[in-house]
Amino acid sequence: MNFRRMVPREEGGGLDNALLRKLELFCSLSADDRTALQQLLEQPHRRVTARYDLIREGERNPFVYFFLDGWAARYKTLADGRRQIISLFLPGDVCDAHSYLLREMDHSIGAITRLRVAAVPHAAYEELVQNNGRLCQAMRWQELVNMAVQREWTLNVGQRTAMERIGHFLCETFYRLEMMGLTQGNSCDFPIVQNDLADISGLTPVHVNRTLQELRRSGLIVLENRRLTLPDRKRLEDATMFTPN
Amino acid sequence: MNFRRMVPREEGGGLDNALLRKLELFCSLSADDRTALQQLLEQPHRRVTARYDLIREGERNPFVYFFLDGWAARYKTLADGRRQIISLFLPGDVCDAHSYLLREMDHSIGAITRLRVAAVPHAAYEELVQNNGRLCQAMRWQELVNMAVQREWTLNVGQRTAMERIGHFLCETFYRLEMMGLTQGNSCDFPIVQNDLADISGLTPVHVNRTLQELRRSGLIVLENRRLTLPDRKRLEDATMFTPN
DNA sequence: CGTTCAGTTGACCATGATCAAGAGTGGTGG
DNA sequence: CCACCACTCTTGATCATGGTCAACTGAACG
Repeated sequence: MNFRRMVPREEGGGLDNALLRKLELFCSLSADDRTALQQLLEQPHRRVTARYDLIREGERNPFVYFFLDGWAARYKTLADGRRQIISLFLPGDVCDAHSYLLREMDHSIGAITRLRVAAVPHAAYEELVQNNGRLCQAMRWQELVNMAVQREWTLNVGQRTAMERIGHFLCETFYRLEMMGLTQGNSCDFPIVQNDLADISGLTPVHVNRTLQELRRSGLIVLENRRLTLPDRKRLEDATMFTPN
Repeated sequence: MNFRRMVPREEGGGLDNALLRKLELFCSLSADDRTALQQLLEQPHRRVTARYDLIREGERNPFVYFFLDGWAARYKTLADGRRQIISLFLPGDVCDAHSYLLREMDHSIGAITRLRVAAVPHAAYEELVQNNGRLCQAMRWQELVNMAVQREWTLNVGQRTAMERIGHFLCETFYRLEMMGLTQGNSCDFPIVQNDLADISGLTPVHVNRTLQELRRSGLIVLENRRLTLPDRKRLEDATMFTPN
């Protein structure tokens, strides 16, 4: 169940539009912007199999990662094995563009599902944003959004009850997937297992299980076969004090 | 006890070197760099009295704030009044340099003590870093450090026990103060009350009180009259799994 | 088939929450 | 100058949310 170390495999090809879709929510990009970004993403892609790490705490990170496909988690562990998932990466996300300034990673990133990422060398990334103010702003904007989500998570584990935490997380994730066009009506693929949910919410797997059952009993969620449905989104959002931001 | 709204008061003058001291930990700055930064900080300073807000959730933020003197907290509240302190600002800290890209604040910043900040318009800040690569990198670096601290806090409230949470926070804060030259030997000023500690750690004030007593009984801390002493820092760091990063 | 992993259930326990009250301190206004 | 108020810290009694331990089911997979 733990994340395992793996040897990287390199591949070529592939193309991404989830990211473009997201950035366009912030400002409209020119055809040039789009081409520049797509060229950047034509770096050899890296694939990581589910449950293996993309990068580990203590390593140096020479890349900016663009998540093209699959789900990943940024997590930290304590010496005795307690693990906290700090944030989630969905298709279209980008991770710490400036991490080259730090000596080493203070956390790990593990694949939750099969993962496809574009590993862009920092120099190439810097060159792109240097020469393109709008793209630079768009990237900054999405970093700010990430930071806001991070703050929300701190609030989540710090103040909310078990039901609120899990419910809020489900709302947030559904919302993010929706922005990326990865939902179908009021349902979406949801590859996260109860053990992951425990590490996300700071609860034990057993209690996550009971809480999910309660959410199901109240008719707020349907979650089975790795598929999540929110039959009454408004009610769930109210119950968990969720607001998009 | 809550943070109150206040009308801003403007003042001039003043000069800061805690920030310079911090940035120099990352890279050495030229005399020009230092002058440029100091000029920037000669913006009219804003003073906020203890327990009032510097800025509130929902407002637009046209400034980059440089914290010159006093302690402040970034916090979020839930509809029913539960409050979580998300991060702490100490002298020498800078807050979200790019927040002008967001429509409105998703959180508030409140003064814990009497506060003195330089409110630098975003345009002036952008101009400085545009023309100064080294300073730009140094500022980015300290943003990354902030983000790492933020992640640590999420881990803190998510996984650690009451004693670990509070002890870890004390270690971290002492460490940060030390870097700014604000400690004297193994002690420092510590204006945070137990109520604040509760909002920081996600515990109730009552339980914070009992936990502090336990820390005192174990000889790990001395905390009285707004002054904190760590008689055996190594032991406290071990007990709370603290590592500087 | 046997193994592994995810989900589930039950019994019991502990950490931390809640409620309530009191002590000490400092500031303010009558 | 004194009375009062607000705030912080403290303590006790009781409660509840969520943790721990252990066992079992069913599906997936080689």
